[in-house]
Amino acid sequence: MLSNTIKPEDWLAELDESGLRVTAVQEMLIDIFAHSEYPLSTEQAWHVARQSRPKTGRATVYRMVEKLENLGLVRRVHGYQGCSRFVPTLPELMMLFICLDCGHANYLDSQPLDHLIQHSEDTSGHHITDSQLQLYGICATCQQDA
Amino acid sequence: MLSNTIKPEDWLAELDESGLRVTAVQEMLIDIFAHSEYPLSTEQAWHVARQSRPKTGRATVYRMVEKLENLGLVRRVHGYQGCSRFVPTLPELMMLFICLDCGHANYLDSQPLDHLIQHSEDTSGHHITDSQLQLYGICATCQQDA
DNA sequence: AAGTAATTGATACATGGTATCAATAATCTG
DNA sequence: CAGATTATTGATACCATGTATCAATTACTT
Repeated sequence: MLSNTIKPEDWLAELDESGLRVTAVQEMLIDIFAHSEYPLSTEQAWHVARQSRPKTGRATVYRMVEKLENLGLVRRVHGYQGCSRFVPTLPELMMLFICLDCGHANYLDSQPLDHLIQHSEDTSGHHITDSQLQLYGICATCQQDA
Repeated sequence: MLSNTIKPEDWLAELDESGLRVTAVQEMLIDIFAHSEYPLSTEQAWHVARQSRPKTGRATVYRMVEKLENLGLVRRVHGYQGCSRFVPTLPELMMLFICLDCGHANYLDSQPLDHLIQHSEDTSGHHITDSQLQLYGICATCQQDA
């Protein structure tokens, strides 16, 4: 599980409030994403799902990941082995660090980003409604192992 | 052409220095990207290319865009109509703003980002080697038109 | 100008993701 | 709780984007 993520129970509550049905497949997929140490592609999530539930359909998983993304419960990881992997979202922490060595994804405190956005709005005149920041490098652990 | 980009001549020089041959197709493609107001997908670039040079092959354009990306001459735009559009790169200015209304892409001064990265390195212990920040919203012009 | 090596274009192919639709499972209604 | 209703599921076929192959072409070298 990622260092600090929301709990599967909370995800289910979110899903429930969104008017969508909460099914066994959904619970399973939420669990899969919530407990993964690494960003997962939809294809990977499908393979994991089939281990415990072999008849799970591919399209179902694709649909579910899309829903989770639209609800903001998972977030797409850009620029790490393509752009088709996802990590659970933390509502408040928006800066994602990805270790290019071990692949772990890690949220960092986003307060500096908030300041940056504020500053950019002030100096550019643009109205900024959304942002997407990713940092890449070598995590503290991998630096020690090297 | 994007508000402030490097000139096609400079791109050709870069290509030349990289040991790659500089061909007519390359010149054409560099020109297409350098003069586009909007992020272009490879497919779009191919269509544009065929207008002035109908027998241009699809694979050629894909290969060339990949080279340009590897050389850092174009940069992938994430999260705006997928992740398969490109804009010319400015070496010093790394923060990209995209207007969700008119689609214009615009580089902003990246100095605040440099500070943010420095701060994140200091507090997290990770060694940050690369970053990718995009801001989305409504540009100053579109705000006036609304 | 001839030889060598990279680039090109056409085609076929692979991959990732989507549309369709009958079957199933979940909710609603009485 | 039984039946009606609606959303979800899984299988299949499909499409789009991008890649591998390879003969033909183009650009450099000498």
